Amino acid sequence: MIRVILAEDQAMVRGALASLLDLEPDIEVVGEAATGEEAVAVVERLEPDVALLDIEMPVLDGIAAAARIRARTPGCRVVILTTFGRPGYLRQAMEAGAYGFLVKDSPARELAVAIRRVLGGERVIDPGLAAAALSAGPNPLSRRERDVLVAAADGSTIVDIARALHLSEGTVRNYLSSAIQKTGARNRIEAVQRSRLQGWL
Amino acid sequence: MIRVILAEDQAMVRGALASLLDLEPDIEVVGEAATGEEAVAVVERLEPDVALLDIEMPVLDGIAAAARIRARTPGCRVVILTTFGRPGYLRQAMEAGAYGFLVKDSPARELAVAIRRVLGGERVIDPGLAAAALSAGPNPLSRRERDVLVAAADGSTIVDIARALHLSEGTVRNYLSSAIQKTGARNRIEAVQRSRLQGWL
DNA sequence: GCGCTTCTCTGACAAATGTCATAGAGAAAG
DNA sequence: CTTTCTCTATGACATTTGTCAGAGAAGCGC
Repeated sequence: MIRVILAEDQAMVRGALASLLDLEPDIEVVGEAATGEEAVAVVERLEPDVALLDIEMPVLDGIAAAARIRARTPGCRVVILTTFGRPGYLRQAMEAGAYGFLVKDSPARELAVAIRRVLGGERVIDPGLAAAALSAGPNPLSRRERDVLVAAADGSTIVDIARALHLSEGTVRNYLSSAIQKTGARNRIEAVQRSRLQGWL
Repeated sequence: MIRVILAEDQAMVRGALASLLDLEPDIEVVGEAATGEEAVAVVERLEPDVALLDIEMPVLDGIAAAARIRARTPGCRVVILTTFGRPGYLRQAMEAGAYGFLVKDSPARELAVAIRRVLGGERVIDPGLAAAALSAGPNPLSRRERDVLVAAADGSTIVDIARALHLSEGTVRNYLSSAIQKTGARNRIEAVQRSRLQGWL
C-alpha cells in the first residue's frame, strides 16, 4: 500500500481528493492537513510515502512546506498539486525538492498515476509547463522589488509601502519603477499581474 | 436515485467531487461539464434532479448558467458550489433562482446532505454568509461604474478604458472617482479589491 | 582588487490619476 | 409632473505616480 498524506485548505476539495484516491486499490490516504504547517507536522508524525501538497494554503504555502519536509523527513516524496501552472511555481517547487508537479485542470486519473510514478523514482512534470518554465527564464526581480510589488498589490500608496517596509518614499518609487520596467508593464497594476502570472511573487 | 450533474472547470476537482458523490448510495452523477454553457446543454439533455455549479467557470459563469437553467429546465434544482463566499455572489445566485449555496471550505460530507435537502424542497445556505449578504446591503455601483472598474482591474490606463468602452477620458475618470468614493477606497486598486471581496464585479 | 548587483537615498521633471463643479439627456419612480 | 438616478461630457485643479540621473555602502564572484 502506498501511504499518502493530503494537504489542501479547501475542506470539500480535500475530502473529494481523498475519496478519489481511496478508490485506488494500492493507495491509502493516511492523513490530511489544511495548512502547510500542519502538513509538515503530519508528515513528520506519520512518515508517509508521498505528501500531496497544494500551493495556495494559509500560514505556510505548499512550496515552503515542501522544503521543510525534505529537510526533516527526506524519505517522504513531495508532489505539488496546484490550481495555477505558473512557471515560477514549478521552478520553486523543483528547488524545494518536489518530485512531481501537477495542475488541477489535468484529468482526475492522472493523480494516482503520478503518485505511483513518483514512488517509482520518476519525476512527474507537465511537459508543456516545463518548457514554459525553462523558456521564461528565472525571476528577474530583486528581493526588494518583489517586496514592494507585493505591498503594492492591495492598493497601498507609496507612502503606505514606505512605512510598511521602513523605506523612504523615493526608494519605493524607484523599486516600483524598476519592477515595472523589468516586467515590461506600464504601471504597478500590470506589473503585479504579470509577475503573478509568472509566479514571481 | 438522485440524478446529479456536475459543472466545474478544473478537471481534477470535478473528478474528485464525482467520486465523492458516487460514494453515496442514493446519488448518481449522470453528467459533467467544464463550462457554464456546457452545463446548460447537459442539463437540458439529461434533465437531472440537481445541477451542481461552480461559479468561476470560463465562457459562462455558474450564476449566468443557473439563470438559463431555471428558464429552460425549471425541473432541475441548482446548487452553487464556490470557492469564494462573497455576499454579492450569494445575492446574485438567489436572484438567479438557485436553491443552495455552498462554499468549498465547508466539510465534504455537507455536499450530499445539501443535495438531499434541496431535493426535499429546502433552501440550503450557509447561515453566516446569509447574514453577511443581508448586512452588507446591495451593490452600490452603477452598471457603468462596474464596467469601468472591471476594465481597470488588469492595469489598463484611463485612455485604454475610454477606448474599450467608447467613452471620453473625462467620463472614465468620473466613473472611477465615484466607484472609489462608493467603495470607500483611496484609489482604483483598492476599489477593485473591495468590490471583488463583496462580489460586486 | 575589480566589476557586478543590490540596497538605499535625493532631487527634478513629466505624465497619469483623482476630485470637484457643472450640465444636458433619458429613464424610472413617486 | 417632479424628483431622482444614471449616463455622458467638459474644464480646472491638486496630488500621485512613474522616470531619470546620480551617488554611497555592502556583498559576491573571479
